[in-house]
Amino acid sequence: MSVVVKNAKEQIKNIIFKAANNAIADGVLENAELRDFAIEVPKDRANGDYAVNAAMVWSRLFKKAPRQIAEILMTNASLEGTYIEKYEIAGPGFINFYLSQRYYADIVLDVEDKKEVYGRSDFGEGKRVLVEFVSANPTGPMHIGNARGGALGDCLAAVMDAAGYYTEREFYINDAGNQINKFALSLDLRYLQLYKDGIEMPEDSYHGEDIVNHAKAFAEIHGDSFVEKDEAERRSELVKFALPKNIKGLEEDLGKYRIKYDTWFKESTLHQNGETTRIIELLKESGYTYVNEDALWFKATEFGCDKDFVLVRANGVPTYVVPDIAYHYNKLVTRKFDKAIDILGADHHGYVPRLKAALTALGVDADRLDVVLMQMVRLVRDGEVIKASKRSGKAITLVTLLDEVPIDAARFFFNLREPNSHFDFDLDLAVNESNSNPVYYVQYAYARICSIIRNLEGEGIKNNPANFDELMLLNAPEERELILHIAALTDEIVASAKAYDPAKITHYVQELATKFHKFYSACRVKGEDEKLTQARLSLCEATAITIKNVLRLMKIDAPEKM
RNA sequence: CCGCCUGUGGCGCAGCUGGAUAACGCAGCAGAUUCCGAUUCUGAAGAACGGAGGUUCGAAUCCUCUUAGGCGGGCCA
Repeated sequence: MSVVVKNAKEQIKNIIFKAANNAIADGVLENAELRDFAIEVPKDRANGDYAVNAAMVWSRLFKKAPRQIAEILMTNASLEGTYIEKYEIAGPGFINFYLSQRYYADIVLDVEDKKEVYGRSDFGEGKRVLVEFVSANPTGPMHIGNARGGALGDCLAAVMDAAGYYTEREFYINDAGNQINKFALSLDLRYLQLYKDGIEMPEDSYHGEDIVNHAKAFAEIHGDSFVEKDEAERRSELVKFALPKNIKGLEEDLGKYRIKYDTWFKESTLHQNGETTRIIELLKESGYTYVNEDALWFKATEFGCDKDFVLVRANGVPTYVVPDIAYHYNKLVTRKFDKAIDILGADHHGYVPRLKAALTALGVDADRLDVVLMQMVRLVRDGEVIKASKRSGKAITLVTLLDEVPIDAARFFFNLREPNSHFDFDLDLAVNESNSNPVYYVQYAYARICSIIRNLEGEGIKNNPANFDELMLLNAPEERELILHIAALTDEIVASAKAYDPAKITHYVQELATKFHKFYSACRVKGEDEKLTQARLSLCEATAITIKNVLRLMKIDAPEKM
């Protein structure tokens, strides 16, 4: 049986707005456009369960002192049928609300009722969102930045989904263009090196070990039969041989990282089905292009960019932006996603306005493209920064990282800070599987709860479904704190989705673990009055469900034993 | 030269749709377990939020300038 828990914050919002409208109707307050206000859990719990700053926000509006407005509001307010037990007007004009015990009991019932869907909402109204992330070049192994992008994008997609968006995950494969030519060149030279002396790798080729291995594998099958063949044919064969292996490798490696995409989108399909040439035509038709020194330019300055940029080079070859524009056009127009979210490294930030400018020229609302820029990750070992460079082949790859660091830890670490902050990944610390790693703190809380439930079951005390009267006994401060935090999950997920910042739920779950540990040390479950034991058992269960639901979003294990 | 991002106690960070004594973790000092897992909890110490102005009844949060660091500004991707 489902319990209807009307969100306490919603109730408070209604109370205040109704009170204001009543006062306006009575002429006690003058008519005015009512701005939204904040309802928050005060830092100091002596200030109630929820604090409202409406009277302060509206003080200029009504031309009265905040405290006076608060008085007027509350004399016009009705608390009938709400969870509000009492209120106080305090400080500069805060209205502090105190919740009745019924609220706490209902929250626990609600969580136990909803179980694995607790925390989900329909905030996103089913809007279609495509989250594109990692999209590493298939010309070599993934690096540490891809590891951050992977954890971030995957978790963000899960958060969007939980917040009520229809969400798909996508990997864009750059299997065309210059870097593929470079890939071909590098493979070619490595292959020739096996049979000839004096072949040097140019500065701008890929120097990684993986290229050498591809060449050797190719040689094992074909021997030297390609050495004397036409260069273009040889390169084409080498790419045909190595590229699918690389793509498969990306898929497998990301799979190990627990990332599964709905779509692997190949750039080459945009060329094959003519979408790139079509985009060039559309851009020309838009009137925002011109020819200068045989190259086709886009008038980006018309859209607020500081420079125009080249679409098609003088030699007739489009620059990389063209397929990118076509790709995003495909997402938003052809496939009709309401939102395209790209997770990109901060080094791409200069390119975002250009892409948006082109989309605008094509008549697409550029606000439908949101780019989450993540700052660079630096790897630190022995207190020293390791320089990550793909070309040198010495960079630490995603695979190496996952060999060193537990996957749970990596995924948690990369979602510990907001995307837009510089992040030093300390390998020594992450490899160190101790309490210095916050993921263990959270997992421990979960394991501890499971242990309690197991323990009591062993003594014949069953974890029965919650019962309202029993839950009314949960009125210790630590119990209320814990429940209040559990109650905040849905809002927290929505906030995380709005801000495109999964780090919010990482912080949330850490705090949840802390509040549980505090409850645990203050309140015993076992050996209390039978009803209280049942109530606390239910609270444990609700906490476990909440922790597990968050960890599931992050695709991190919730171990029953550690 | 221009643009974007960041700068909060020794270190790592939260808070940033402006609001009541700036939260938390680590290092670190003092404590707690005859009892459900000590990878735990309690207490004390430690920062006026890079700097300077400004807006406001009120600013770590908004604006301007400045400074330090990161990243961009190719007919490279």
